[in-house]
Amino acid sequence: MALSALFLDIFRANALLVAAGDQLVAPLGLTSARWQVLGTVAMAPAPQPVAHIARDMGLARQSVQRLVNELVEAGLVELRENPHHRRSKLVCLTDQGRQAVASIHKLQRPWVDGLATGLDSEKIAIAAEVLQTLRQRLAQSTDESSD
Amino acid sequence: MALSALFLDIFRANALLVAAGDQLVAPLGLTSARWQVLGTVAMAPAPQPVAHIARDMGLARQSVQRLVNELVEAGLVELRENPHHRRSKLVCLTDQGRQAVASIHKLQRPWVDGLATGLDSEKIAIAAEVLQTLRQRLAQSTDESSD
DNA sequence: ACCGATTTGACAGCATACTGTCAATTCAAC
DNA sequence: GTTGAATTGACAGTATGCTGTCAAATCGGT
Repeated sequence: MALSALFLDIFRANALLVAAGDQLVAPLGLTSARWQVLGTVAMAPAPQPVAHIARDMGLARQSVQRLVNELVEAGLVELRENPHHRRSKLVCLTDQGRQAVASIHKLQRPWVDGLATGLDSEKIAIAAEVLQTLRQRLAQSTDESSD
Repeated sequence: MALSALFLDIFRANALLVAAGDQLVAPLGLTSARWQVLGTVAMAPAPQPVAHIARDMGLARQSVQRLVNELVEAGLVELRENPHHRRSKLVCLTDQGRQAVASIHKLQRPWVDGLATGLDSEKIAIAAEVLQTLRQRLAQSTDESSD
């Protein structure tokens, strides 16, 4: 079954991507996971609480919780009072966090460009389509067992 | 950049696949990772030492080492003397291990078939091709930093 | 045969993701 | 308004993967 082989490709690609991401942002004192959280915070149109970010990223709430706590400790994000919920603070970038995001962008672009050269954008689109279909079915079968 | 979006798809597909795999083999007292190791051992034409299995799977030697140790403890594999290397034992399936592999196969087929229905096999091939290209480039840039 | 480089497993430690549980808080139904 | 359900963060524990280091064993060049 060709699909089973694709699964192995996904496993390895995932591992290599995380490792490469770690290397890429290591000079900034970041890791792949924290980079992703920071990016999600930066992309959001408005500050969000932790649980909201987790749903955005498709991760468990507590995984993001720990990463955010660590980013707070590192001074890259800060928690502001949420007028709509006393316990659920809003995650915001600090000045230092904004600088980090900017630095990441400068590193990220040539890296992605290098990986993309020679890759047919149409094929990339097809790959993304296959993965998304897969994700939908897996999310169904996994059901609401997340968090 | 479409490729960046594909990365996120890979991350999520990977997480969902591992979660689904865990659920699939949980009735057998296995996990996704142990299942993969067991499968690699079962597929090998001849018994291999741990380090060889790790290279087969594209994982770090020590990751596989721990999983194999746990599988030994669970009675699914056993370590036999290696005539070519005194310390490096050969990993072999036990009878219980062979039964587990057979049970897994019965579970796996309908699961994969269900995921595959309606997915164009040509698109699957393209997705695999894209991921493999990606993997090659990532492996290059990551260089020999593994293990 | 010897000596250095490599491979291998053992041990220890870290980063990430998951789960389960709990109390505080908010939300919704009535 | 009150009460039960859902959300949220804190805390604790597990599984997987990585790295680094060490000693034993093998391999290779001389």
